[in-house]
Amino acid sequence: MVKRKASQLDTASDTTGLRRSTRRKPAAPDQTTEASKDELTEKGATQPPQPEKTSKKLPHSKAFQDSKKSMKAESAAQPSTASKSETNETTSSSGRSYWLLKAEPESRFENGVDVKFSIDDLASRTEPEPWDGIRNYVARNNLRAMKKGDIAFFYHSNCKEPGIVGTMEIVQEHSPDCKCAPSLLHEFAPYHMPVSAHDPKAPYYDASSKPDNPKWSVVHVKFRSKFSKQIGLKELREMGQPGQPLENMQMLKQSRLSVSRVSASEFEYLMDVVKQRGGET
DNA sequence: GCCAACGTTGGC
DNA sequence: GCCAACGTTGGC
Repeated sequence: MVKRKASQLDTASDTTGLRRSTRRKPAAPDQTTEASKDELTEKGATQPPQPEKTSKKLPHSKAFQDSKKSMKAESAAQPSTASKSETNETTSSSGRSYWLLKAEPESRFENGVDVKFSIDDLASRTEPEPWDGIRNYVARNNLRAMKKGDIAFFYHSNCKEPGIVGTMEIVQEHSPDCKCAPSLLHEFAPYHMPVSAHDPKAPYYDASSKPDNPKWSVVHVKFRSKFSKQIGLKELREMGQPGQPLENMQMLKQSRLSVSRVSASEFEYLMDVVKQRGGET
């Protein structure tokens, strides 16, 4: 599978009453407050050029203690965000970066919930969709590096015909994948839908992510286009042969990564291919 | 910090 | 369903 979206439950906010309904733990507002502050400071620490633990977590805080392990994992994961950009330029001259996000268009049940989420599902949304359920540090760090206005490919994975099927836009930068106190909602305005990590009934519930120190993040995305003809995995691999335009593409090198970087030249190349095949809608 | 055991991803 | 290629965990 893919670290995919936890899908419909969030924006649909309703239909799925069953899933959604899950009573949120009343999560002590105060704790949540501190937690999210932590989260906010962490933002600074996880920006690209600093592989280091400029970590703002107070060494004595409980959060710090609890998260030593994950910090290890985080910093281990860091370099991949920063270092490769020489060979594999992510950002275009416009300052916009490009990404690839995977989701599963076919039904599959995770913790009793169908996680199916396709480009058509995204296209039908009327509100920005929180991209949740990411439970891998490299992928998460990529999420956290996304800027408003960045463009991402939508990739269908774990399905009959895997491939890139369209594009979306990042409309809000990362916020915690957790329930946060109403008093904090403004920090993540205008969109923050309390999602999965701390909800035992959610598809990607993570008992190790404590509400007072959320491990995981989401970004909010908006549908941008669907390709007339998708670019299949097989073709991507051909374009990724040595000497070919996609030879350094992260998703081909780390095939299990559900959130990966796409360089400006890779993006442009792929969009040319799309054009030649009937464009996008 | 090493590494074996185990878990996950995702194409086929 | 299989299984390769990872990632995570925990004992030492």
